[in-house]
Formats: sequence, C-alpha cells, structure tokens
Amino acid sequence: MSRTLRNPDIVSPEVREKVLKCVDSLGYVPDLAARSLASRNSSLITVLVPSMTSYLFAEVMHGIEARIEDSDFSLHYANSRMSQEAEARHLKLLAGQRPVGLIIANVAGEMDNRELMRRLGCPVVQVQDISLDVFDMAIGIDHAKAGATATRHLLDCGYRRIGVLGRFYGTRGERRHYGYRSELERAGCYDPALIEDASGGFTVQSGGEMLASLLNRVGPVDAVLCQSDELALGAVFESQRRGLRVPEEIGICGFNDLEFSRVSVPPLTTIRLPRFDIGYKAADMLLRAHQGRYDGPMTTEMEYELMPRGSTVKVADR
Amino acid sequence: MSRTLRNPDIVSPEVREKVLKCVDSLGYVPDLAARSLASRNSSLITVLVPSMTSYLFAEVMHGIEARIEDSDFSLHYANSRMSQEAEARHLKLLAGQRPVGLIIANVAGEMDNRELMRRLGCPVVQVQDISLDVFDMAIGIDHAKAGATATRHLLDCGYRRIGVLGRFYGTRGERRHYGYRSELERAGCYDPALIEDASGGFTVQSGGEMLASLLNRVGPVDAVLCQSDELALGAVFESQRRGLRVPEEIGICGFNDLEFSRVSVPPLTTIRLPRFDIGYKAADMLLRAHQGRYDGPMTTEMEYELMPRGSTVKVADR
DNA sequence: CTGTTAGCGCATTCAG
DNA sequence: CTGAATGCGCTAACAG
Repeated sequence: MSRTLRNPDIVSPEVREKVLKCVDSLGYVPDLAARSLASRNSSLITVLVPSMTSYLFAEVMHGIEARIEDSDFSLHYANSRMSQEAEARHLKLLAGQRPVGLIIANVAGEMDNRELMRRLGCPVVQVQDISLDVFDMAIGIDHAKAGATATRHLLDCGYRRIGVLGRFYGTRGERRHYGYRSELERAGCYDPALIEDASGGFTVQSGGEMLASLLNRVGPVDAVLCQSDELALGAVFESQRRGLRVPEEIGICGFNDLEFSRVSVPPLTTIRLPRFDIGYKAADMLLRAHQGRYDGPMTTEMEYELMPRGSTVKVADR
Repeated sequence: MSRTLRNPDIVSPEVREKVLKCVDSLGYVPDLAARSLASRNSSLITVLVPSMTSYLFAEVMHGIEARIEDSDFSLHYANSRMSQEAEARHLKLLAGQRPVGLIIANVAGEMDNRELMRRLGCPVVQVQDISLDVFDMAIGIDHAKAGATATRHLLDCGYRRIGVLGRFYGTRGERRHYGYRSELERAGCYDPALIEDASGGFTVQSGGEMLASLLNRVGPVDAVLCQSDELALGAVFESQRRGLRVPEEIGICGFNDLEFSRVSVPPLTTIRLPRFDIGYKAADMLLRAHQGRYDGPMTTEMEYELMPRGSTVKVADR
C-alpha cells in the first residue's frame, strides 16, 4: 500500500518492512504523473530566467536552492533566453503542470505575460524588477536608485564628462539609466552623445569594443558607467590597450559586483546586489504563500551597496 | 474532444473551430500529468549539470537548446551542485517522470550512479567525460590528451619549471592532470611540489590566491598551467600585482577558452572546447535514440583546439 | 491501523 | 470522421 511510502510512521513496522522489501527488490518507482493526477498537486517549483550564462542569476539560483533544498519540492529551471515569446511558451507549458510556484526574472518588452502568470494558479515571485508592474509578489532592488548612486559616486570623485555603456531598453537597464540621467542632469553634466548602446550583449569583449567606439566617437571622457561588471572589465582592458591609466585618466564603474571584480587589476568600483538573498527570500515568499501564509500582492525592496574600489578615485588623489 | 488538440487535421473544420473557440474562452489548459499518465510518455528532457554558475555548461546548454527548440519536447535543467548525493536524488525523482531522455554531466566520485541512470528507461547521454565508464552514450573530449597538448605547448615555448593550478580529484581534472604529468615526465620536468590544489573553486579570485601560494612556497616558476580560464585570469592579475610580466617572466595557460580570454590583457593562451557542438550533438544523439535510431552504446570524441595567445610566448621571442 | 474503492483528466480504443 | 467507453497508477476517502 502506498501509505507506507508517503507516511511510514502510521503503519505497523511489520507491514512497513515487507512493503519496503518488495519495493526494493522489484525496483519500484512511483509514477509522478499518476501521483500528481490523483492528488491534484505536484512538487514542482519552476525558476524561469532569461539566461543561464549569467553569473548574476547563478547566485540568485544558489539562494533559491538554499531555501528549497530541505523542503521536498523539486526545482526545475527553464530558460526564456531573453525572449518574451519563449517566456510565454514556457508559461503555457507550466500551466499544465500544476506547479507549486514560479520564480521568474521577467524579460522586458512589449508583450504582457501577466495574464499567463495569473493563469498558473500558483504563487509567483518576480525577482530583480521591483519597478515592474507587479501582480503578485516581487523582490529586488530599485535599479533607478542604484544607477543614481553609482553616478553620484563618479560625480563625487570629480569626474564630469561621464560616458555610459549599456543597453537601455528592457526594464533593468532602463530604470538604471533613468537614475544615471537624472543625476547627471542635476549636476549639469548630461550629454546624450556620451551614451554607447550595447550591440553585443553584456560581455567583456563588448565592453572593450564599446569603450573604443565611444572614445573614437567623442574623444576623451573622464569616466564611464557600465551596466555590468563584464562591460567594466572590458573597458579596463581597452584602457590598458590604449595606455590610459585607470583610475587616474579614466574612472570605471561597474554594476553587480561579480566574483572577479574584487580581484581584478585594478579592482572594480561597482554596485553590489544581494543576489543570494534575493533568491533565498524569493523562495521563502513562495513557500510561505504555498503554506497559506499569503498576504496578498507585495513588493520587497532589497538594499544594494556601493563598493568603491580601485577603478575610481577622488580628484584630490589624482 | 481532445483529438482536435493533438491532431487538428483529422477533424472536420467546423468541429475544430468550435472546440478551439471553447478552449480559448474557457482558458482550458491540458493537464500534463493526466496526458502523461494516459499516454505513458512525457515530453520531458532533463539536463542535469553540476553547476549553473559555469560559463562552460552554459554554452553546452545553448547547444542543447538549439537542437531541441523546434522539437516539442520541454527542456528542464536540474543542478546536482557537485554532489553525487544530489545527483542520485535527482535521478530517482526523474525515474518517476517517464523522461524522454537525460543529458548529464556527471559528478565524479565514489558513488556509482549508473544503475540509477539505467533505471530511467530512457536514452542517456553523458557529456564532457568520454573517459568515464560510459554505459549508454557519451560525447566530449579526451581531457588527458587536451592536458597533454597544453603542456606540450608550454614546453615548446621553452618554459621548463611549470606549475599547475587546479583540482585533481574528479574525472575531468584528474584526466587532464594525467596528461600534464605524463608530458612533463617525458620532458624530465615533472615536480610534484609545483602542484597547487584548488581550495576555493575555479574562480578568478582563487586563481590569484593559488599563484601567490605557489610562488611563496616554491619560489619563481617559468609558467603555470591552469585548469580553467578563470584561474588563469586570476593568475594574470596576481602576476600584475607582483610586477611579473606576462608572458616574458611567467607564461600562463588556461583551459576552456571563455569569452573574456580573447580580449583580456594579455589575451589568454588556452584550450578551446567545442562546447556548443557538444551540447548540440548530445541533444541530437538523444533525439535519434528516442526515434528508435539507437545504435547501442557509443562514445563520440570531439576535437579541441589549442589557442596560442599573448599569455605565452616562445623563448626565442623573450 | 488496514483492505477496499472511486475517480483524477486525459489518450486510446471501439462502435457507430 | 465522431461519440462513448476503458483504464493509465496513484491518492483519498471510506469502511472494516
């Protein structure tokens, strides 16, 4: 009887032993489809992210796993590959699986996949984008504020002619850019010509190419704000190639505080996000909601932290 | 009737239209559990990897996705987190899901999870480790040969006192190290003191720390072989901190040819693996096997490529 | 505590 | 081509 397997304590020891022996010798494996059909629930928690390559999400995933691992839900990842269509496809597929919950880093764009998420009939936690129209639960940082903080740091250092490397559609980049822009305008330093839009993804290589393109286009700049640490590292390499001293001749500020940023030469000034915590808390919110302790739609804003390091320096020390 | 959904062509247009309209207005979603139970199959392909953080697997995943995406299987990832126990847990869970197939980058160690893989009753492709005891299908490179190639390159450059940074248990590292060692012994340069075992994972940071520890322990070396490009980049940074010129005073060779390796300063000499192709072909083998074109256990050896770049140089040019 | 039973929502039959 | 019946393997609810 299946009671033995699901709740071994409520059957007599003899029966339990006998059943377990049979199970073992016959190599029985419970059919999850049947179980899920009969019990009208699954143990599936899905995490849908736009990229598996990103160190960024990787740490969020670690956080999620840390929270989930001793519950007996099973965690599955799916990749929306930066495409809202793929995201929608996955959401539709998910709908048929009676998931326990969904943690999603939405792809930004024209489509509105909220209806699809709603139809899942399970708690949904959106991570990273607290500024998005949240329809259930969300957790992340305020990217506009973070962008402003990074910008103010460069201004405080005395850099004035400040370039920007990144991508500006899509919510996170957009919001961050909003922060950059308002801060630069306040200081009277905003110049749209100094914006270099990413063509090749947020890679080290494209960081170098973008800085090269910017400098070739507008001449020297005091500093560059980069939308990711990969871009910033690429900018450092490009500066080295051009014989520009970082941070004296060009200040470089990244975003995310990736693993290498602390130990590069020079180490990168950047904004640290509590990525692990975001994942952990997202999973926690999900589990709580699943246990019925759901308090309705809510947004949790996490703190970020400016990490001033060797790739920027105050003008007094230059 | 469900015929309409699964095989729209064999029903009359009128019925089809009516059903589709209802489906749309009621927001009907087929129950995958019931479908899978009734039809005794699923559309699930699982990819089980030891790490989601790694750029290495990320590109393998891209290859897999490229092959799978226009079939209508659904792709799920699971993370064994470098743990054979977690791997076993996932395999057990999988067994109950009637998967179409499994692509797995095994965790090396004491346990033997082959029996669990066999019980899945679906084709299994092991990636990366062709030297493992393969029980079904496998695809990857010969890591021992690749390790030997990297070593020979350093010897050809004229480096003699060659350190090694990496981790040496676990199949890939072990096999690679076998290659290093045999090649160094052949040249009469093998010295176990020059081996620095990774404590902190294959990160940029630990690469720097390991080189520092090695140099502090044994004094100057001519070159270091690194088990990954992250370690190699860390070694480059550490060399810069110590004022050691790369490649003149110390040669550095990585492994994997990650994105940044081409554009770092100096660019990294490394071994390129056909990661995308490995993923693509693995998925292809799986689909073929699933379609019945299964030719029994087989191992596919892929080619790797030495990428000589700025972090190593021939002695004549030094 | 234990044996038995009735569906879960579909695909797959079999008649019509 | 279409409607109706059967059962996939399990859980939940029910009696014993």
